[in-house]
Amino acid sequence: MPQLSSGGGDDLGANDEMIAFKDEGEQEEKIQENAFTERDLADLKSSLVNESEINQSPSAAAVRRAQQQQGEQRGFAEKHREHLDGVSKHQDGGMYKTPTYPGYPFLMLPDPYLPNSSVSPSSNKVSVVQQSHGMHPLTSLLPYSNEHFSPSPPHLPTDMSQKTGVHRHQSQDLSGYYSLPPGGVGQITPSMGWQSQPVYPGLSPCGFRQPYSSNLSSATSYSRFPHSLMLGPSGMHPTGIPHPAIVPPTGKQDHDQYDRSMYVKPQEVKREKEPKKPVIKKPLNAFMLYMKEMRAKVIAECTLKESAAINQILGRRWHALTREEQAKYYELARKERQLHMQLYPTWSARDNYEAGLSGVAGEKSKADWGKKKRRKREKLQDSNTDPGSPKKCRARFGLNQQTDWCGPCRWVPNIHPPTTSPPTRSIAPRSSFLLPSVHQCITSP
DNA sequence: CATCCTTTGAAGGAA
DNA sequence: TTCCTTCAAAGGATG
Repeated sequence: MPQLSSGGGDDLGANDEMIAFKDEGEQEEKIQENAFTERDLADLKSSLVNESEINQSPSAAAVRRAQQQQGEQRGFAEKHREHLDGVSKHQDGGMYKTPTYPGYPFLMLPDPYLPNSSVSPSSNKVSVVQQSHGMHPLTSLLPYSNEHFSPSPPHLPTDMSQKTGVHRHQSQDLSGYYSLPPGGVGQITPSMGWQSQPVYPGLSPCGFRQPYSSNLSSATSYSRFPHSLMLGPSGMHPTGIPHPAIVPPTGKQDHDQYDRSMYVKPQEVKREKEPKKPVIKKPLNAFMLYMKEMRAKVIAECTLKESAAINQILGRRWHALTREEQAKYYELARKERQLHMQLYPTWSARDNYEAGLSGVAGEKSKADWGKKKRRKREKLQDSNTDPGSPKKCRARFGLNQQTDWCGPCRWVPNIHPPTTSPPTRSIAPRSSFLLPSVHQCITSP
């Protein structure tokens, strides 16, 4: 849980919180170290504003994308009705009946992107979970209650929930999953809304704070998922977390089937005749969830395709998010992990280490894995600029280990990202430079 | 074709 | 307890 100040008032303004989200430290560092880079940052912001304005006008392409996604959405929903039935049955079975989570302050935050509770299908904020399928088991546990989706978004079959019954109990059961204080939801002031605390008011979308465009998000929310995920029979959750409904309480067969469709890379599908060990991938963390949701948007805004560059932008945006914005993703990630643990209690992240699962599952040899490991180690050793750790960094620069923020290497004291909420002290971006493509994107609107 | 790049966060193991 | 390493996603770039 986040170490929220209990002293009342606006605990969001804690001193140590401002470091991360304002990105001040980074800029200060840049001033000290590299005026040019600092200038780039300014250029980034201003150019992003331009880009934002440019992108404000809904392009025909964006409209087409949205329409196309709506079409995909319909198809997806229809194809998954059978699975939805299974989901509802399974959920009724009680896997998630237990109020696993204590009350969470962010749980019932009104979604500022859903004005008047109307649902923008695009509602970006973690649309990964609240998508059509809305049947993800986490959905009932997540802050993005399908209440927001009532009535059904126009792009969804209106009979979806009715026929499947998937959404029936979700909102009403939420209070059961979370021990919310009476009036807890209503007591959340609008100031808790994401858009109410802009760190960079007026900044453009490409890089820093920005109000999310529902239209754009809508376009991105669905298109980013490969067809194997969107249209596959597995009823998979876009975040990559398997849907428990697909896993029969006792059946491993379906479990494996789910694993194949959900986690196995496309290359493996071609060779599915070969006996392959099912691959259970790591649950996505908060940033990964954020990336999944925002990637397509960044691609559209910056006309970039290179993932490395996009990730740099997303990393900067991530740090520009307010605490509440990040909290949503931390909470999602926490529930993803919890669900993952329930689905695969014996699974360990270590299981995927030597298998080289970042490539084709089970294809990499241990020798290759060793090579990769060795390369990384050598790379680190070659990097003299790498502070290595906050402790080392502060020691190197004679800073106080407990209180000083290590500007030269952008480390902050006691970096321990919480598992359920945004860090009270966040890590500044790791990158010290911008990829050329990123620079090009942010300097040329 | 395989790997790298690039980001943050989680997890596991080593020191 | 701290630190280090690996993996999770993504897709263009590179060898």
